[in-house]
Amino acid sequence: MIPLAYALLGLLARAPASGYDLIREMEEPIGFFWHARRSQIYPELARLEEAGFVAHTVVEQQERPDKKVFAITDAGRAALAAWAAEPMRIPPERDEFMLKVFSLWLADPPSALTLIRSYASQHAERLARYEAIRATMERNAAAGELRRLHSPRFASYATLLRGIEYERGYVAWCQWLIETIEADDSGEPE
Amino acid sequence: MIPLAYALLGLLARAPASGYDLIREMEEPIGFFWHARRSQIYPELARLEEAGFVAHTVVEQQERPDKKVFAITDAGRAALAAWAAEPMRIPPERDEFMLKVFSLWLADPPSALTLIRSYASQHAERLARYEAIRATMERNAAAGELRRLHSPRFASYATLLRGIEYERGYVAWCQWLIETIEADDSGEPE
DNA sequence: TAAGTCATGTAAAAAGTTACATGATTCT
DNA sequence: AGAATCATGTAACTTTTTACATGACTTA
Repeated sequence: MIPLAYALLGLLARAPASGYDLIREMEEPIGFFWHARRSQIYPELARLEEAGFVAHTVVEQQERPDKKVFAITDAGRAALAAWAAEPMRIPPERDEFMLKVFSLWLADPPSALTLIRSYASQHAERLARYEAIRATMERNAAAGELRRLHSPRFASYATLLRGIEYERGYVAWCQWLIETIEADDSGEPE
Repeated sequence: MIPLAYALLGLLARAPASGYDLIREMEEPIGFFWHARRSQIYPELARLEEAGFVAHTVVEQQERPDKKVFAITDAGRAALAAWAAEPMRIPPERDEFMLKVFSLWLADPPSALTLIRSYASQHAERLARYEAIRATMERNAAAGELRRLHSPRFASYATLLRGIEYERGYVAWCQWLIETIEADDSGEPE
């Protein structure tokens, strides 16, 4: 099974949902660390159902299209729990921005600065968004809930803290890069 | 063109190389932020040649198989420089470990700790490796070289510093997670 | 003698993205 | 009147991974 399958199971382990719901949850909160389009989600849900890890019931609605609400099965929950605890190797890193930086010595300083500033501001925006979510979570959490492994909210909170760390680090590094390039008074290439 | 194409151009902009050389350079240093197998590299090189961004000459060798040495063309260098400075949106994040953490509330504390400790030690190992490379780079660099945008070594150094930040952040977060789970004296799920 | 390095590829399968396809209701 | 939301999918294409394929020389 591909990671997407476990992403979907991870959401359904918290609450039943339709494909449409899952697509939105795939943007937030799963989108902070995984991504999929609906053209991948619908077939994957069908595969999970065939494997017996989820089951759906059709919910008829007035004034809205009918929907299929999926729920995780015991087998699905067991498969998810087993996968979650299974140790893993670090997968290959992929950061297209680093690829740009690797060849940025070919660019002139103003273009390089524009690139980096634009990227830094996107990361700063994300950081602000994550911090806001964090504040909300901390406000709404029951006492100790965000410190207990068996709580799904703790799990979400943990991933959010990692996201905050990540964005902070990225922004700080961009800042360093910008300052270094601004301080560079040597000529341009060629 | 896919990012891999620019990864290859980025390497060839520094020095001509054979496909085989590029495969090794794809592990280090590009491997720190991009990844590809040889089955993707050879065809991509052919595509770059067809597009006129690289050109090869066959170098005959005694006691070793002949090799094709690729060099970047002016058109290739121009395409690379343009791409490198082009602003980009943050691409979708993908972190399978976070996906596990998201569902880790289903696991028992000992299994969860084993998972996290294993992952943390892998990141700590990488951090140590990066720090070692950093020390070597700083020792071998000419004065100011690592602070000048137009130097390819500066570009490599910048990506390395980001890698160090990243690994440090990951290790620190793992540590926090481990401590939090160890401090959790509430019961197990179910 | 077995494993590792140098050297270059192809084929098939899986995963992921983009584009196509439809239609009612609700909000601006 | 037009855009957004609810709701579910398929088709075609691109990207990436895994497996197949070969062969000489060097090091342990």
